[in-house]
Amino acid sequence: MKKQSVTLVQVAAKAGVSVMTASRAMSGDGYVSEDTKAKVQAAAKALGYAPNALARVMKGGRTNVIGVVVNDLSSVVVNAFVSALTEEVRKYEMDLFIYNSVGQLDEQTQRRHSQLLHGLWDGLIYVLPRMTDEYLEALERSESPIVLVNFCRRETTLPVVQGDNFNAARDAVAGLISQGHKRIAFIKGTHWTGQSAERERGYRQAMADAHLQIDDHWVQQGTFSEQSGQEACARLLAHDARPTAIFCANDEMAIGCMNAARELNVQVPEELSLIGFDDVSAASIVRPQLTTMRHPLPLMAQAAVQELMRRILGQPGKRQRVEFPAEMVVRESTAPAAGTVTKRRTRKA
Amino acid sequence: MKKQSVTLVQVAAKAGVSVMTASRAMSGDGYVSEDTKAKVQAAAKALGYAPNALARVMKGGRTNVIGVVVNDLSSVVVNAFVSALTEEVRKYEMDLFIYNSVGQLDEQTQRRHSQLLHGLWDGLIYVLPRMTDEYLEALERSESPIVLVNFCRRETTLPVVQGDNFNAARDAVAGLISQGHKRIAFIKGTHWTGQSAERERGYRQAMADAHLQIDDHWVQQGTFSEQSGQEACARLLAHDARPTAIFCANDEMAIGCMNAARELNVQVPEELSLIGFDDVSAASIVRPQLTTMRHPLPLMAQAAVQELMRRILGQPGKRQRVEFPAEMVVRESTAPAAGTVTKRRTRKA
DNA sequence: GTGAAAGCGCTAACAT
DNA sequence: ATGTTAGCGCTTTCAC
Repeated sequence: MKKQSVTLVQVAAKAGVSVMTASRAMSGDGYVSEDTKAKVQAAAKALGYAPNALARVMKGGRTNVIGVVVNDLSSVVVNAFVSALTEEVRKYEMDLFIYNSVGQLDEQTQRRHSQLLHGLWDGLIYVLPRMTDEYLEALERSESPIVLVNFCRRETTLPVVQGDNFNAARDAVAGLISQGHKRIAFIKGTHWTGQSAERERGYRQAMADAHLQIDDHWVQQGTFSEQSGQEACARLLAHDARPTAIFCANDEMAIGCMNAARELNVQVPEELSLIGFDDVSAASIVRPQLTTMRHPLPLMAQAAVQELMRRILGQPGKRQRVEFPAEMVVRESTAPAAGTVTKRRTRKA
Repeated sequence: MKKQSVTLVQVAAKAGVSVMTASRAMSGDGYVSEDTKAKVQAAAKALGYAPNALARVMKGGRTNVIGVVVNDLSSVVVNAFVSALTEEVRKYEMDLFIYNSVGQLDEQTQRRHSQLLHGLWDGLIYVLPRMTDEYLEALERSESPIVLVNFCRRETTLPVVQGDNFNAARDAVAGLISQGHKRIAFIKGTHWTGQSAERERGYRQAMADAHLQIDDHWVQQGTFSEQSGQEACARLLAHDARPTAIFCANDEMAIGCMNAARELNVQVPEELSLIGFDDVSAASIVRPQLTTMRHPLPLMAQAAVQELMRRILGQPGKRQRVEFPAEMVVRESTAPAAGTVTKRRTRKA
């Protein structure tokens, strides 16, 4: 920082009072006569004075700034969540700064981010963090207010707000099963955040609940990208015994599946039902519109900020882990399995 | 800031040296014997010492952090640009923090953001800023390194990096005209950032260049949203003399046009050509895939960071305003006007 | 090579 | 109601 142009000292000098009086006049607390207060504020305005937040912080004050660390800002879900956070922090008169870590948080980044832990922020929210165990331990040791969002890789003493991926996935697949599907495939994403694993667990549970065997090749590895979904789907459709439905660990991969289906002249949803996850905006743009699972991002943002503010204000934390149920958004990419007579149809007939 | 747990003083004590020696050992400059250096660093590691960036800054150091202020992070273009910036700043070993201003920057926000100008950041990038004149003037007076991106509302002494909206729009419309279109409509976006106005200027120029009259109702007001594009298109298609092509101020509105066309059973591109602007990811997801104009975001990010770093390092600024030409991305939503015999077709026939 | 002192801008705690 | 003192954690300056 180059020397600050205009400081409290100068304001005080111009107003003809001590620095302390000026400080009191500006911050508003402590006893100052209305007279001097006005005088000081006039001087401040004339000089174009702006308080130095750093100095204030060094004395133990708050910055009224919350930091949020995300591992991939270009992800539509993350972006939507950050928007929800931005709105939410305003209710507490706080500001939000976003840091895009782009990948794994390790010791090296931690070194560079020491400032993240000390002073610049009143509190920190980690969204879908991918971090080494050392990093997490450092966070746990730190006394700064911290909230983790959608962190499910291992247990931690830090407060966690998350969407319930397991039950959402189970519901999605159970929905397909109730529409007569028996040959249901799953396309995984990368394992980094643990989200995909939870969704796979839900898939397997639903299949087990219905006493359906899972063929080895029904579980395909993807990378959360549209391209990877397209390739995985092509592999699935190449087999003799094609699945009649695919549950994808996210929407992008499901959209990739649509592309693959179109290329192979497989009709969606008549011949192939598709369910994605996340309800990104593209899900309602593609045709047929994509059926998908949606986390209640605004509620989750609210919970995360609430919990963080409690810690910032020194109030006791409430719950260690809160989990929110997802909502199923039924659109056009799912239909009863071909040749299936559902109850509704029976009634009609 | 609660008192920092472990400071240089403690490290120095543990290593049995003075604070100053410890400081030198950690930062690496100044003369320190290898011996003491190792001793100090060992002590630092053992204690889990992390330097306090704030204190360092207060003494005149750099934070190695660049701030970027955007007015709408949920915008796909802004998001893509921020990603490009994130990558770019890494080349300079800097970190990037993002602030989502969500709307107009005025005096009130300025008050709260004094910290933006002093100390926390080595430099600031404003992307597509919407700000009052007072705010801009404060920025111009400030001595902090600042770069504006895509700011075209009025002249300024600050360095500006921008995409050439005018020529891009002219090229887009000229392209339609060369395909035989004569009845070409334009859907504007909101006027806030001045982008839409530039694109409209390019549209009008191209029409004038080709001596084509613009019907009053061909220029429709939208809000950059898909919904608004759909409505505007419905209005355009309701007229007797329908346009054969629509140039939209952004992709979302063009996608809205597709929806309107589908509802009214108008074939795209056979009966209606569509061009958007920005090349957002949805542009290649919709069918038919959208023809659009693309700003060279990575190049622009590079230029912005370069210029900012020059100022941070105290080197002379290079150019005051740099403008980058856009690229036309031809996909499936444009075709020769119905009944037009283009040269290529003539040759075929 | 290493250390002591001063001070960045601000405010909490104590005087007056 | 106002002023004085001290100190947050660090680095620059100058002394040893």
